[in-house]
Formats: sequence, structure tokens, C-alpha cells
Amino acid sequence: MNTRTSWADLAANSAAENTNAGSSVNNGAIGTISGGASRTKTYVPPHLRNRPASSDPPAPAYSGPATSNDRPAFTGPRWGGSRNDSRSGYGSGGGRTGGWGGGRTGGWDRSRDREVNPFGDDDNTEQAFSEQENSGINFDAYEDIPVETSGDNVPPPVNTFAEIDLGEALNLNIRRCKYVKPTPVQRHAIPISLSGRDLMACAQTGSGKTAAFCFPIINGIMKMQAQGVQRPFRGARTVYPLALILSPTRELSMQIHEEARKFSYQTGVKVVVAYGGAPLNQQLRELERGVDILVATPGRLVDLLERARVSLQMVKYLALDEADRMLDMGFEPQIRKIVEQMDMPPPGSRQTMLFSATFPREIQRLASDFLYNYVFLAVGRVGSSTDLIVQRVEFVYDSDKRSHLMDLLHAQRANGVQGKQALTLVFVETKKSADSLEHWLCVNGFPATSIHGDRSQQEREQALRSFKSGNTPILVATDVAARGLDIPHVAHVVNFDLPNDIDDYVHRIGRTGRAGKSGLATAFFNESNVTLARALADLMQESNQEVPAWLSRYAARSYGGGRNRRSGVRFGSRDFRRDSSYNRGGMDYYGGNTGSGYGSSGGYGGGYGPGGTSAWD
DNA sequence: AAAAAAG
Repeated sequence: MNTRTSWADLAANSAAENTNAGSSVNNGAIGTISGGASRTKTYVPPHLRNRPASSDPPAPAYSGPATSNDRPAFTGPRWGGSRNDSRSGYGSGGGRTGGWGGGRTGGWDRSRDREVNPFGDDDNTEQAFSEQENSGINFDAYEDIPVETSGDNVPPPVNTFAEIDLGEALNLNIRRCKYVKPTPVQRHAIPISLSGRDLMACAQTGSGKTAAFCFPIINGIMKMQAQGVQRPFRGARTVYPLALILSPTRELSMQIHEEARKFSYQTGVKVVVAYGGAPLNQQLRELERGVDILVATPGRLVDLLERARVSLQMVKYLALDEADRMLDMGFEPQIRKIVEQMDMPPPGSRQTMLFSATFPREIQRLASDFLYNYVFLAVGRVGSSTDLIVQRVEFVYDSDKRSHLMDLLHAQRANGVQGKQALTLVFVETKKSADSLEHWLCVNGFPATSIHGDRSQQEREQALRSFKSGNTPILVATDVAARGLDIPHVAHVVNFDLPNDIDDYVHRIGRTGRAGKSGLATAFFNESNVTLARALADLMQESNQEVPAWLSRYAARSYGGGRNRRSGVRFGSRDFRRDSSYNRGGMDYYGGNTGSGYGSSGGYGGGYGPGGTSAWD
């Protein structure tokens, strides 16, 4: 599909494609979602299985309403109304006055206890581009996606949501989200989770992972509530979530929270988010109104745990998104503290799900500490980091990078769609260079904003909104924006500075080409990136990209240093338990390979783009 | 060496 055209054409085409309204919608399967299937097996919540009596939570003294059904919901805008990016275009000086928390105008109706409809048009920024996009769905391609599973008695995949008994309320939300058919990772992961098994899942960026772990969690909590689960009482100020979802960045936690709220609408399951950089008091108030699913970043959660405002004692579901990042050197101690050193039930007494697009084997080894008899699942490329993204590498000296970027942007603007610059995400190495590049772009007439860890949380969120809305169609970012963020319509990802780790590259370019759309990724390569040459060349080759001869020469010259050398795996990752080097004294009971190898390789799922939010992440 | 995550 990659006939050679100029990058400018590619960017323009990709932008055009992303704003065109497609028409072929498949709504056949919707009608077949069954309200309540005829499954009569009594449900045993995970915490009641294999559980020594001694570890039961203390008898609850609290006998009030056990579920969070009847809580008022917040109807106001998040932190005051929408604002324009104050830095957009330098001088446009968007006047935002309020700071945090000032804008809690909506209030909530205590008497009615009405839940805000998350499907409403609360969030205008998201709607700016996409009225009625619906790209064609290439369901046949699903069959070609390579899948690897390993572990004991792996539950078989399903083909439709109708085959799984998720419950009426959840089915309704799935329909509201316009999800017609489960994505490949959902087809496999949901039955595994519903069967009560722990899971380590490796699936490409934008493949529907959030729903894959949210659906079973929501379903499980609904069942617990139907059985009248009761929580301990340790003073009114301590809350007991039943599920915990951790992610490595604040914005990703926000995004997961928004998704989870949609999935749990009118299910009686309450989702709350907690992250740093935002006023603690507001989050505490939300928590006090009750929480079933807590979405959090590690730092803020540790804070809440140490203040005893949150107890993990009742956690029955633990999900780590971007799990490999969560367990890398910077995060691991914090994660271990949360998972192993507070009051969370141990593996086997809770259900644990780890998801990521990349899963290096040493990280798998660390992660296995959190898991009990788990299933490993790797779902092959689903139209990301592969054929759907055209990857280009250009040799550019540091001193030429700016003017080169300028050339790209100029040509892109010339080919702009509807007079609008296509959304371009520019990754740089440092926070400082993000600031200076943003400034330089603005000075040179390109409306840009930036996101990185030295900006205030308001600025970060504002930048993201402004970018999504097309107000500032260029976003300069550090790796804070590399993972998980679902930004529709990103036409072009520029690796102004390449990362040192090929996995980071994979995550970065995964910000484009989402939900079955095409995308373009351009990387500036020079001598300071030689350690990446081999991995980059291999990755590009694997995804049928044109590898420049000069890059191949760099690749051949480098001695394939360990970490960055992809070991010729067909796709994604491989269960480290199956590597021959992993053998702890005959503990071989994991060895059984029940792999449902769909054998074939290549091919991608067309995917569907339900208005606004994709089913894919 | 840098980025992220608490204030």
C-alpha cells in the first residue's frame, strides 16, 4: 500500500481520510446482543474463591447501602468552562481567569441523585472534527491477526459481545459506544477475565485494551453488588474501592476514567479518578461520595493510602495499563508498595490484569510477582505500528532539525485540509527543548503548544484540549504523551528526537493511525541515534516499510546490543515462561502450550471509528 | 541522560 509519494502528500491524504465521512456501517450485530443470557451458574466472586478464612476482611459494622447506586453525580464542567490555550499563537492571550476548582458551577442535585450522561455532548472538544465518521470495518482481516496464548486451560475466544453475558446495562452502553463487534484483544481477553483468570496481555496500540479490562471489571462489580457486597467501616473518611486501575500518566488516567464512566453508565458502578497536580480536596470529595473503580496515577494513590483515605483491602480487580512502563526502573518501587506493601489482597485473592503494547521479558518476570496462574495473551498487529502507519526515517543533523521540521509543516499546510493544518505531534527528548521548540514554532507562524512534566497540570490539560480541537494543530511533547493517549485525527507524528528505546518509538508512532485510520510517522535520525538503528530497521522491515539503505548500513554496523535487539519474534511479545532459559527447578506446570495460533501473519484489522471515541483503546 | 509520578 505504500506506493512512494511525497511525505507531504501522505500527510495530506491521511488528514483528508481522517475527516472524510465514511458510510459503510455494520449494525447487523447490534441487534443480537442478548439482554440476559441463560447462564444460570451461580457467580462466586474472586475474593470468595480459594480464600483462607483468616484473611477475610473484618466483619462490617456498616450496614447502610452497600452499593454506590444512589449517589449524586457531578454535573458541572470539570474545572470551569472551556478555555482557549493562552499560549496559542503567542499574543492571542486567551483570557482564562480562574485557577483550580473555582469553576464548580454545575453543582449536583442532592435530591435527585441523577447520574450525568457521559454520552451527552459535554465534551465539545472531541466533537470538533468528527460528526459522523465511520470507516468501513474489515472483519475478515480479524481472522488473519496472529494470536498467541499460553497458560493452563485458556478459555476460548468469543466472536461477538452477544456470546458473553455482560449484563443488560453494560450491553446497552456498548451499543451506545457504537461498538459492534469485539476487537481481537477483546475477543480473547474478556472471556479470560470473566472466567476469573489473571491475565498478561500484549496488544498493539489502539487495539481496544481499555474496554478489554473495563468490561469484566464492571460486570464483576455489578454481580458483587447484586449479592450485596458490604464494605468495612474504618471511619467515614476511608473508602474501599473494589477495583483499581493504575496508569503511568495523569492524562492517561483521565482518559481511562472518561471511558470507564461511559461503560458504567447506569450500572450502579461508580468510577473515580485521582492524580497529582490537581487539587486534592476535590478528589477527596469525589471519593467520599463513593467509589467502586478507582483510576489513579501511582504518586497520588500512595498519598491517599498514607493518609488512610483509601484502603485497598476490598480490591478484587487490579489492572495496570501500560504495564511495562509501570514496572520500569522509575516506577517499580512505587508500584510494589501499592500492590505488595499496603493492604491489597494477594495474588489469587484478587484478579490481576496487565496490559501493554510492549512487554519486554525482564518486565514480564517482574510482573509475574503480581499474578496467579495467569494466561499470557499476545495479539498481533492490529493496524498500528504496521501497514496503517507509513514510517519514514530521514537523516537530519541536530542543527538542521528545526528548518527541516519547518519544511515538513509548510508543505503540510500547503496541502492542508479545509484550510486547517493537519494535527501534528512532535516528540522531543527534553522538557526544555519542548518549550524552546514550541516557542520557535509560534514565532515562526505555526500555532503550537506543548505538553511535558514541567508544565502545570492545567497547562497540560489545556494543551491537550487545544490540540485535539485543532486550535493549535501542532503539539510538542515529551514522552509524557507517548503512551496510551487516544487523540483522534493525528495525521503526523514527528520524532524530532528519537527515543533510545525502540518500545518508546512503537508507543509514540501509535498516536497516529488509530482506529483503522492511516497515519504518517517521520523520524529525524543522526549519529546520536546509532544505538537504535538496528531495532528501528528491523521494526520497519517487519511492518513492510521502506528501510533506507543508509539506515541498513548503520544497523549492520551496530553490534545488536541486547535490549534493543528484537529477537525475530513474529509479533509483539512472547510469554517469557516459554523461553528455555526460564526454568526454576522443574517448575514446569506452566509449560503447556494451548496456543490457539492463528498461524498466519500480516494483515491488519480495518477497525471501526465510532463517532469520537474509538473502540480501539 | 531523560521522562514520569506527591507537594
